[in-house]
Amino acid sequence: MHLLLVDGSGYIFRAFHALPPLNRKSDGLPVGCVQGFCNMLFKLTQDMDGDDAPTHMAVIFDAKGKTFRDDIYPQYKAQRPPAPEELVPQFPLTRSATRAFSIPSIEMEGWEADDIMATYACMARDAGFKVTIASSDKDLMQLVEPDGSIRLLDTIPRPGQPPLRWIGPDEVFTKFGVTPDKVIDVQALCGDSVDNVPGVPGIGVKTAAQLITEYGDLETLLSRAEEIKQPARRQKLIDNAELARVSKQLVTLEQKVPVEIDLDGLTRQPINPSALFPFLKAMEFATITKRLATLLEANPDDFEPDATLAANKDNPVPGAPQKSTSLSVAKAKLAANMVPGSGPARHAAAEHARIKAIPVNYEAYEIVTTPDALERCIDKVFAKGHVAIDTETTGLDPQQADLVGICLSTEIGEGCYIPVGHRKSGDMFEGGEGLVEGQLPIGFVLEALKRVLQDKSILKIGQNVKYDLEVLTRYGVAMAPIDDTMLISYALDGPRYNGLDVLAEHWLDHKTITYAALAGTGKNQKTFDQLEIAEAARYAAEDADITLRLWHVLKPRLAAENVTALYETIERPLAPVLAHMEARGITVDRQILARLSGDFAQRAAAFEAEAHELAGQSFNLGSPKQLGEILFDKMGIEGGTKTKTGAWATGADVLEGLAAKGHPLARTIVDWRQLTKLKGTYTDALPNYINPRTGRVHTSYSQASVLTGRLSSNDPNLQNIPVRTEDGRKIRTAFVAPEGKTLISADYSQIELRVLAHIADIQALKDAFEEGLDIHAMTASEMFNVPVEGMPSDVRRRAKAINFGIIYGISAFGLANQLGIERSVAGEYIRTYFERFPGIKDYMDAQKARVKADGHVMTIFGRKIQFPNANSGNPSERSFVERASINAPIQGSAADIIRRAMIRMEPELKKAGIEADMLLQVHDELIFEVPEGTEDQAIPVIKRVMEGAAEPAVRLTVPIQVDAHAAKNWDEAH
DNA sequence: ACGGCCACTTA
DNA sequence: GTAAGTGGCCGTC
Repeated sequence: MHLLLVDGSGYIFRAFHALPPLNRKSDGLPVGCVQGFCNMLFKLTQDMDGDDAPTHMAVIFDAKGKTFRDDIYPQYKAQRPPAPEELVPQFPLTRSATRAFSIPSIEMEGWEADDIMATYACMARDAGFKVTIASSDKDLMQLVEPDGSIRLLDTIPRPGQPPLRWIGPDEVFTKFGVTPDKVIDVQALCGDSVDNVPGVPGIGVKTAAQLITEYGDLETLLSRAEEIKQPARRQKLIDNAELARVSKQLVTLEQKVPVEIDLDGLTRQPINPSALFPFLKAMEFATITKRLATLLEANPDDFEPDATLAANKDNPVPGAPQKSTSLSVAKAKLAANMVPGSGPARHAAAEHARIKAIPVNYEAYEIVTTPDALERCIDKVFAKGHVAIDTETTGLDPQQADLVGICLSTEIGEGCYIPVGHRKSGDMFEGGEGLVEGQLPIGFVLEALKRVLQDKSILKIGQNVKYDLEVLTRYGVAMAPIDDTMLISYALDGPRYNGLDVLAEHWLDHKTITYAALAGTGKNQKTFDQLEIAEAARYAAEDADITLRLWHVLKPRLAAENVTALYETIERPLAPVLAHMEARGITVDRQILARLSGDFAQRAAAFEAEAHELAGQSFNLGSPKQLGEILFDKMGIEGGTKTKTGAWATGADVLEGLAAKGHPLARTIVDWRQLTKLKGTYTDALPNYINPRTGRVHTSYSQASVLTGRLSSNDPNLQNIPVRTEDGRKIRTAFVAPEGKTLISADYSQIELRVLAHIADIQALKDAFEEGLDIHAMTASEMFNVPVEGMPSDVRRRAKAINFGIIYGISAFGLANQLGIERSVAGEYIRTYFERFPGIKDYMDAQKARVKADGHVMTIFGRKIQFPNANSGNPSERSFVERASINAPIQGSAADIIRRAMIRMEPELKKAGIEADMLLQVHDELIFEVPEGTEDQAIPVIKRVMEGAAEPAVRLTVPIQVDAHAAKNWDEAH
């Protein structure tokens, strides 16, 4: 793999200075620079062709506007004259040129091209790529690697020198007198007059290199400046230490820019003649058109000049009026806003202030009803490189709802709403007829939008993108790549703020239009297709606009708060995987459930009659209030307790106690409750979830609502299908493989205890797992001095409860409750456990201290779990946080592991040539559907992916074990 | 029609 | 003792 990064901005200025004759096309637009740029780009790709040709490529530009360096040092690059007038209109054209060559063109507001190149170079190097940066900017020399994995390529023609000059460690040494890793220290001292980096006055490259070589690095030098013999030099260093530090910050390239496109997105594409020639012809570049026509064996006459570019609409010539007043307000606010912290943190805070100051204007939103308007909308997206999108549908179920409209927002404050499915009122029964007039045909709109939505170089930003992915997939659109503001927020702040409305209120101080205000509530609530298009447009466009704003506010925080890796490697790639799983669904056998419902109903009725008999009166068994009154008031049973609201407690544990004391009614109620629960929640409810279109049940996974990083499942919840009791398991037999298929269930064995052993570094536990022992029996034997052979089941049961207790942040109170023993005895157990497994107590104390100090704890993959009330004045609340902070890294790390497994599963199965569909996730278990007879090929791959999911990010010090079984239904596979 | 509470289900 | 979601009852709006 070989990544070629081109310093686009460098190329533009070189083209400008190297090509004195001013080229203009027929309408007077200066294009000489664009031409030079095209020639250089083309020549570079030709020169690089060969054995070592780049497999990935991008051109990186400086975006306009401030960067974090302006906040650190306002004079940075301040002496630069503004760009020459004739160059300005050529800037956007060079971006178009890059795209015309089918090369990703990347620029990001707030970052210099050098920072973006540094980020990609490091990403690629870490992924085992070779990297070439086409630039002669000395600021990039800090990136050069001694092993040659990152090199610069200087392509400026210089008389008497070869056309291509590689810059490796030796060349860097020649230039700076130090190895590449010391370049920033040298630059910090000698400064840079071109960029206005101050450095230490009077110190040049030679002296700087000598000092850094002698002292090792800048900080050491500054701390030992007193030792320098030359008095003048010593004084200069002491006086200007701060200036040197600031200079170092200025020249240090940021390697964690939150880039929108991953390395995959930079894969080289063949040149597309239908993109290239319309551009070249619009620019009136005859020579290069001819050369490329020959090379590509294409006929340029087959293509028309690009109308937009030829008409010069989007590239106003200098002097054209500039819009935007709110921007200057925002800029003033930004200047006044001094933010502490690192570069990325300052940048994030500055972006927040800037975005928050831009008011929402509903009048600026546009309704798209003509092909021309749609084209303009799409052109804007291509010019921008990213777009916020929101789809509007007739309902909340992504497997059922119909598309009503799509909204795109490319600029903050703007939004194009494209209605496609609004219906006239009273038209519910007319099927495909009755659309409101004036809407573009849905097929036409989707075909046009596919160009944007399926373009690898255009980032689609949404709020809860999984929903849009599923809807669009049903309409034949495979949207990628994506960013999701909900998931970014989740990576940063956990599930605290989810919905768009909450995020908007919290970050932008903006209250969004509620759907209820638009459509009413209750059974008379209108569906989206029944809304007036104008009303719908305001709502939809606001959502897209707000999503874009939130993206600008939240995305920079990822780098500033060190959760980029978590978001990029876990959250972002998981969303499409979940979309696939939800779309597949699982087959549920109606007949089995119907039979069970009948059985449960009969038996429950018998229990009910028995209960009325025993109580001596008729009452509602489903009412805990009535039951409590009968048991404790009417029958006068002693020892009843009250819940915190003052009602009689009648939970299963209470009733079990009463039954043991000889009250048969209590047992009857327990049995009745269990049966009615199974019937009401499962056998009666599940058939209503069978989708008439697919004949399967499609749950919805929430990726962003669990504190610890687990998924949750709803509508229906397929993560709490019964398994414990015999009756409960019958429900699982209704989850079946269809004709010709088999289900596979693969589950992690004791994943949380293994994770605990790793995190807390408990040697005894690790050894036990290494040897494949029964972990609860081993615990029991350690604690109670009982041999594993012939151990009574009750002893093992107690140890098992203790092991779970440890994971849950044990308390004597809780353990006593669980085991039905005295608090003092439970306390003694815990003390013994801490003695036998040294390290556990340390782990617990460490988490408690961490959460109090930082307000969060962390999983082994860097997921932060926030506890805002860790220092609460309420003691019971504080104890709660302590227990949760002990549990969260364990539960969360296990959750991260299975998330990683899920992300890798589909590509790995595909690579192994196995046809297996991942259907469900139940925290430590994955359910697959495979063609009958392929179980034995699928299972080893599934196990390998799950067992190795932590690597290479984390090398676990315990073995991970996965058990997998195949069968025709879930009960037997489990 | 909505929301709190209690009960039950899972890992 | 950790983390979730759903359904029925019942009071309030």
